[in-house]
Amino acid sequence: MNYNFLEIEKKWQKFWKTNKTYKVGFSSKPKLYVLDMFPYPSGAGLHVGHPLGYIASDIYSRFKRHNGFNVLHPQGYDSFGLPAEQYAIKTGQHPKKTTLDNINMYRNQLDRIGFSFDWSREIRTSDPNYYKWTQWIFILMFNSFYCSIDNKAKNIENLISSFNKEGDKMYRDKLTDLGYSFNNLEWNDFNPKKKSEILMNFRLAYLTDGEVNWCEELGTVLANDEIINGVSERGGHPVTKRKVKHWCLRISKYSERLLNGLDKINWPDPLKEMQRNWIGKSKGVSINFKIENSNKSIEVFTTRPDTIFGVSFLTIAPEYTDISDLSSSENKLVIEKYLSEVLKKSERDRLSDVKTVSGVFSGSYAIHPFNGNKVPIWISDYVIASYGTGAVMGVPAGDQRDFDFAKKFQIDIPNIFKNIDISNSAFSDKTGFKLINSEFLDGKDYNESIEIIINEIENKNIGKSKIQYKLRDATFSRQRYWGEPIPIYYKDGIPQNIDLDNLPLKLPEVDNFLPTKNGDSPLGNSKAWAWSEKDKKVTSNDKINDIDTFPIELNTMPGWAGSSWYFYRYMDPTNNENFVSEDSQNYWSDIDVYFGGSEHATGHLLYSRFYQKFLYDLKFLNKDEYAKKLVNQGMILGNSAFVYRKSGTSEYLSKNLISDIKVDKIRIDIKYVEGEDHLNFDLLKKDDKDFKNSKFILEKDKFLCLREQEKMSKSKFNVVNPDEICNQYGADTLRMYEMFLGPIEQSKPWDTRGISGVHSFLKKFWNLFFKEGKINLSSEEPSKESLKSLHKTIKKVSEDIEKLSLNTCISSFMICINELSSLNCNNRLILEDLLVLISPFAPHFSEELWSQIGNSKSIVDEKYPDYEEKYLVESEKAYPVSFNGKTKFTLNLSLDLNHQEIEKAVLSNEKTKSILNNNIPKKIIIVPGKIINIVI
RNA sequence: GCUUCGGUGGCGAAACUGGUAGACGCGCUGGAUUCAAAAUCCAGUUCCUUUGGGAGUGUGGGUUCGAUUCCCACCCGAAGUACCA
Repeated sequence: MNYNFLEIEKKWQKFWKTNKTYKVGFSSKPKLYVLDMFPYPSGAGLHVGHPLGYIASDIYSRFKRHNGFNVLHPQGYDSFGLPAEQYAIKTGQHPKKTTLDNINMYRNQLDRIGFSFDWSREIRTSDPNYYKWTQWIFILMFNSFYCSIDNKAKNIENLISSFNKEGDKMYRDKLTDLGYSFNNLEWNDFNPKKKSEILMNFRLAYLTDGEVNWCEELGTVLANDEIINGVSERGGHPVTKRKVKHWCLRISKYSERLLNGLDKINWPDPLKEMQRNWIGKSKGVSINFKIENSNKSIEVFTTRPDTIFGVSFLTIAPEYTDISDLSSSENKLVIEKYLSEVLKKSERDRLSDVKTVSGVFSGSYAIHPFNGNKVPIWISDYVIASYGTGAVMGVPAGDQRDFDFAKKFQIDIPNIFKNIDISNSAFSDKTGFKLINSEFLDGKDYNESIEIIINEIENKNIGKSKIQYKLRDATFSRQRYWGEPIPIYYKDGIPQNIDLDNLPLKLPEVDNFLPTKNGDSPLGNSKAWAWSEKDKKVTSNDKINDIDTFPIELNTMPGWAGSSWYFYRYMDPTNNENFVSEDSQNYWSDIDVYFGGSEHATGHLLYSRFYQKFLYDLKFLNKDEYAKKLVNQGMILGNSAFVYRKSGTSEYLSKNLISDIKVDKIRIDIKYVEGEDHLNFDLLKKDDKDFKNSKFILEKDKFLCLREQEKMSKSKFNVVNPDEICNQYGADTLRMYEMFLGPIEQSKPWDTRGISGVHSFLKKFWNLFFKEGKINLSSEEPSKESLKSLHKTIKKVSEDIEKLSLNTCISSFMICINELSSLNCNNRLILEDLLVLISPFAPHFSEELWSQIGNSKSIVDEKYPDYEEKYLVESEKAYPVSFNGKTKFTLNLSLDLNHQEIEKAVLSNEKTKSILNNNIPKKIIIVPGKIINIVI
């Protein structure tokens, strides 16, 4: 019988579906939660890169199930998002419909690969029964503040009652900075609007003013990555800044805990490092500089207070609030010109143009707090308003940016480092210097001076130690249609949340998915988007004039709102009373292994940790990290650059022939001699620098370019569809081949040529069971060799799956089957164990043979075989005999021999004698069971 | 610039805590089978070589009886981040 994978795979996929083989529930077995990052169902469908992580997690899940675990292995869809909406704008189709179509397509593709997902737990973030809870969490955040005393989130009622009882006492510093000061009586007298305004500074989900990128032509707000060189990526239209009220999440309050939590989770170090950098903790000092002839001062933040005597200027950001107070009248015009130039530039421009030093003198001076010098105050865009205090002290001797700035504007560069030349560049090391020209710090190094100066600053009461984080609060509003509505309405301008009982607040129907003419989000196009307080439901807009009907927030939530907590919903996907029941949470607890790409390091993987900690603070969750272990699978790269031969000519065309989308035609003049498999690229036109230094290899009708291997994506025309592979070789071959490509976390190129090796391995395995088309197994006692081969494989595979070294598992299987083939092994006991062993990798294949050899139950719950040491014991070892570390020959010796006996045996060997050539060895190193090394 | 991860045959890659470098697969070469092809099977395949050997894991040093593995310096590539004071 032939290995008819198409038939077999269809049969077992159907079997699993009808028998609900992969449905899990509570059980007395130990639980294991294995999760993949859920996909965004795009119109392009899956390519062979997508399932890489899913296959690995599936193998791991099935392996653990064989080992007696109750494995939760769910899947769902991150189905809100921009592409669906853009497609809707283009074609007029409702995103709901296109999303559903895409989900169905994805499901078909996924089903063909034979995953053990429990689809009864499927979730979709765009489903109102799901996003009800996404909205619910937002409301919790809106009604919470971060208590700096207990260092955790609490209900805002606690803060209100503190204001009621003792006024601003609890947060006096913060409130004073914000310009508020009140006692309890005054608080009670404040009108609701003022109260709301004050509380807004504490809520974890809060409304604030901020700039967004607005593209008039497209009538939409654009994200930073949709703008290139100050114009829109699509169409090249100008983009301006617009101040808009929007929602933010106060994630910055969790900076320290997000940082510390990394130490207790088993996530890849590079990814943790990325999160640490992103959070960007730095310890420093804030220092006040008095402004000359003014009672105001400028507060700067520095991590190098030891260099304070090197200050020769201060710089403030162009957005600095008190800028007009500082501008002297004669400088006003120049300053205004500079500011308008800078503020006109897009943020992207400002950030990308790092090399140009620009700035303008404000006309004012500050007083150095220690030596009393007059220090000019400059304005420059190299200072960022939103970091630190928006002002820095310029120490040209110790900071390269300050140095460049001082050089350009001919500001003093006082040297404060003994015997260090700073004529060409600043000296920014923290070691290897002693201070000079620094009064009481003279002769001190970094560690000594930093301690002294911080004390001094705090004693003089001109500043204090401060910890600064780069992590900013997360903007939460999106001027989009296809996202979760923000469950807020505005009563006399005061934001009110919709009651939890009245969720979900469903996305309204609109007749146009574009933003409205005045720049409001597409929800503004809805005719029924008002909240009736009396009826507690959404109602028609024309009722807004009624006394108890109010406008609803028009923005929607960002993509990561739904994905920040989804892993809990799988535990209890249909619960209508709770986002997850206590029982479910207690049983499934947290994710044991989470598979996904590292591109989410500072997005999803950070936001979800923040959500976790927030829900933990409010005691809705009982852990403060949600995933014990994270595995980043690498990308599968495609060959992007093809050169196609134009039939009948010696002309070659690149890329564009693969797609109907017009790409710039690159015509390459090359010399190609019939019969050669390489192209000579010396003859390339000089402007084809894309293909310079490339090597091309002929494959079928196209040349593969060996230089350009990049991420698979539809826009690069380099996708390989898994369906094609399933049709040609079967899902089991696809699964094994993807694992065989290399280590899971590594990026690797896709090369279809290699797939035949894995496929013929499966055929070879299959053939062991048959003789003349019929199952033919022997029930005799297995031979010693076959048992050894089997148990060697059991040991290696079990260990390697646990380490997720799946590529080496496939190698071991191949070695084993090669050995059994040459032994002509058809022993039932051996082959049965092997079927179970390989079933996580090739589930259809094993189910089929398992049933053909007479088993009636599915193989998925069979106990994974244990290896027995006794079959692996060796009596002899082929010792490598080296001379000065170079192996010359091997020598078979019994493992029973002791040190002296080995030495004797080696020295009496003829080969040893001839290599020694009568020299006496200086030393003989013998590691029993390993090596023999003779030093001459 | 900074942070992190990599660099091993023609290619994807193995090598456990330092102990026979290149397992396994692809590709290639030769052979068997076949009218022929596919499929399958067998042998070979790091490089150089005067067939004795010699060199070899990005480069240069170091530690060691012994280094792909540990240490130092450098080169190259990928990813992330970037006037973060």
